[in-house]
Amino acid sequence: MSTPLHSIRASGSRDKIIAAATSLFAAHGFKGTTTRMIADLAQVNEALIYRHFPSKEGLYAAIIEKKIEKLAPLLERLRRAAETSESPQTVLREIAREMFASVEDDPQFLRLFYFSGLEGHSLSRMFFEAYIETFNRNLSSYILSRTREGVFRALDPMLTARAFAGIVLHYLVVQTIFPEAERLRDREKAIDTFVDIFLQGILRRLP
Amino acid sequence: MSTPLHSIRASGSRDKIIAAATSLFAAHGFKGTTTRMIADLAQVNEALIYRHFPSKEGLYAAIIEKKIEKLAPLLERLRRAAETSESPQTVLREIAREMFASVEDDPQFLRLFYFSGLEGHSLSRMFFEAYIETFNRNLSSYILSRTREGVFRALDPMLTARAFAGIVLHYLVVQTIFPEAERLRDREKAIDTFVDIFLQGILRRLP
DNA sequence: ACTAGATAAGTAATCATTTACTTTCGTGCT
DNA sequence: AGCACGAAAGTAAATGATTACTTATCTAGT
Repeated sequence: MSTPLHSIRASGSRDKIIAAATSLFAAHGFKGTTTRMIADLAQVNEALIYRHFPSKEGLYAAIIEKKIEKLAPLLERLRRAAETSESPQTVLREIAREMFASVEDDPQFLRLFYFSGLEGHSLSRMFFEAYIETFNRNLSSYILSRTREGVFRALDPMLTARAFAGIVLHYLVVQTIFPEAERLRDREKAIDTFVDIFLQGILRRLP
Repeated sequence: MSTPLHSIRASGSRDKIIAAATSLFAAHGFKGTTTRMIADLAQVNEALIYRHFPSKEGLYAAIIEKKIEKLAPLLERLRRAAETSESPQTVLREIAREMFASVEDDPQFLRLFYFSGLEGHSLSRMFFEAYIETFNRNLSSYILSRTREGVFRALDPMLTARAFAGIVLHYLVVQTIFPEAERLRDREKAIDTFVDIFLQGILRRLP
């Protein structure tokens, strides 16, 4: 259990390659990144990439799969937030905060995600399913149960979930992809406003 | 006045190159498109690209500038929609419909837009300013005037505009970039639901 | 001494771009 | 009207640089 899976000897070079390649693929995409760039940044010989990975594609796939695996804790936190007995405002704020935080402590993620979709990589389907679809499914199931309790108005739960995801994600995506976009001064204010608009939009009015 | 601006002789090849390059850049990005691919699709000699454009970069820039110019009518329609005396519901529905329609009759646009941002092209700044920023500015000015009239609640107009843009755009972006995303069956229903949620979210409640 | 880690020095293919050349065609002169 | 001329349209073939990837060799730990 204490020995690594892939090699007996501790090399470290594999991790250096993955780290370098991840930031380069995130910055310039698959086509925009060369194996030479990866080797230079990782400070290893270019041929060493092919000792650890079958090809540039294989390295890219390993990185995306790793990112998909790393999504699990975030989605688990989002799921738990939706299961508490807290008020919808608290739940939605917590979900929005988690989304902001996850983008902030891994800015590469969204760029890798959108690059993989645009460049049409075969793993982008899994990437999409594990991120957007799972998020929407969880949120729409939360919305549906609150709707059945009469807390929310009767609206299409999937469209409603997409609306909330859109408000928060589009904001984060624009900030990640277009550095010229006006940075927000007050993160909490943005979260409060977004949750406020959405919640007032779906809350059932008392007669 | 009857003579074309760029060349006396009718060539047609320039337009064929632009058309081919536009769909290729939209499909595979700048780095993912080769001059050979462009020449093959346009059915012209590869060297002819360099008779009409200074470089691959120059061709790409010409295409983005053209797309930016073509944005004007859309933004003008959006501006006019916001100036009518119609109800906010009608105005917001019209804006959402225009956004859906513009993406539907030019699916290349959003892909070019996001690719330019991700690949960090120098013109993406202008692209972003002409599209997202202008849209948000117009919408937030509409929201501000309705807020002053007491129709909308007192919320940050720019954040509110971004929320609406996010709901509609994120939906369109996901559908454009991830073909595996579930296509919507009823466009009008989606628009109505989005506008409904947003409008109820920002409308001032009567006491 | 064996084996995995690492590398220098390649490989053929492909990249954007250029060169040197031919063809096409509008325009001004006779 | 005819014709020479120059410029633009178009092309085949080559340019050097860069691409992903390989091979042959060396090094270090057990």
